[in-house]
Amino acid sequence: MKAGCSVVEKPEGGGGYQFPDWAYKTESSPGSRQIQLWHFILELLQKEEFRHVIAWQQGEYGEFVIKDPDEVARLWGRRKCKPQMNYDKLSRALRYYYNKRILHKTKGKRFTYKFNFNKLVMPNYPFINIRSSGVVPQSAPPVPTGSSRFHFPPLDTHSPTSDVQPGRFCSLTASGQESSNGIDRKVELSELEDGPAADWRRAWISCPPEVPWVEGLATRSASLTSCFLCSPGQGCTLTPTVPSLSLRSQAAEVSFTPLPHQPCP
DNA sequence: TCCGGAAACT
DNA sequence: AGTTTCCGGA
Repeated sequence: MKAGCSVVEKPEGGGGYQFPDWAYKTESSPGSRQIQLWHFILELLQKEEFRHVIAWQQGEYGEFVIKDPDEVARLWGRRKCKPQMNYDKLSRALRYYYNKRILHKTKGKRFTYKFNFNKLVMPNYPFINIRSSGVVPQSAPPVPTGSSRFHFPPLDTHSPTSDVQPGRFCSLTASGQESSNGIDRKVELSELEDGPAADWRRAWISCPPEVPWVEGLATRSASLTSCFLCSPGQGCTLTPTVPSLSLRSQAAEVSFTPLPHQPCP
């Protein structure tokens, strides 16, 4: 990793935390791992302050619009310490995702792309249950309204194998109105339908005591770690990246430590 | 604007 | 491997 340029986060206030090195590594393939573009896109998408720059497209789940291509490129360039970054280059990187099935282009709509949630298990939305057949609904990303609110899937008494009823998947709704029956702070994590869940390292986490009734999933590979705030009748809310929380995996406890901003050389 | 090949870089 | 850089073509 280049000294002085290890994953930097946004200076203009808000979240932005550096996760420990292992968060960017995979046991299977040692070596440092920088944030990937799609992680970054997701990150921007999740933050309200970038709504004017990039935002989820209402209606089509997983679809997002880059409202200000130059700005997104600038932010990406800053994150990767590539001052020469521009939308032309960034979009080339996005195009490489087509074959990987991470993204595809929404034809006809300018600057509009769509995530393939079928293939993607996002750290932010681990409850987007991907099971066998591709019956997965294109789960909705956070809604561009005040606080994005989610509903966990109806308490899944883990059905080992079969059943993949489309209706049973969690639906992330804008309203947050419908009562999601019993809540349930536990979400069953399932494997990716095909291929190894490669990058992902998941673990249950318990968030700090300051935030009661918080429970969710954390992943090691992403730059994002969120907690799910659930309250009965209210559904669940996705918190922004959590500054420091302790990850309890098996018995071990690991702490996330925010690191100071480091400028590009 | 968008696409994808090619080569270079880390 | 995942871009970054550059570019001819549609």
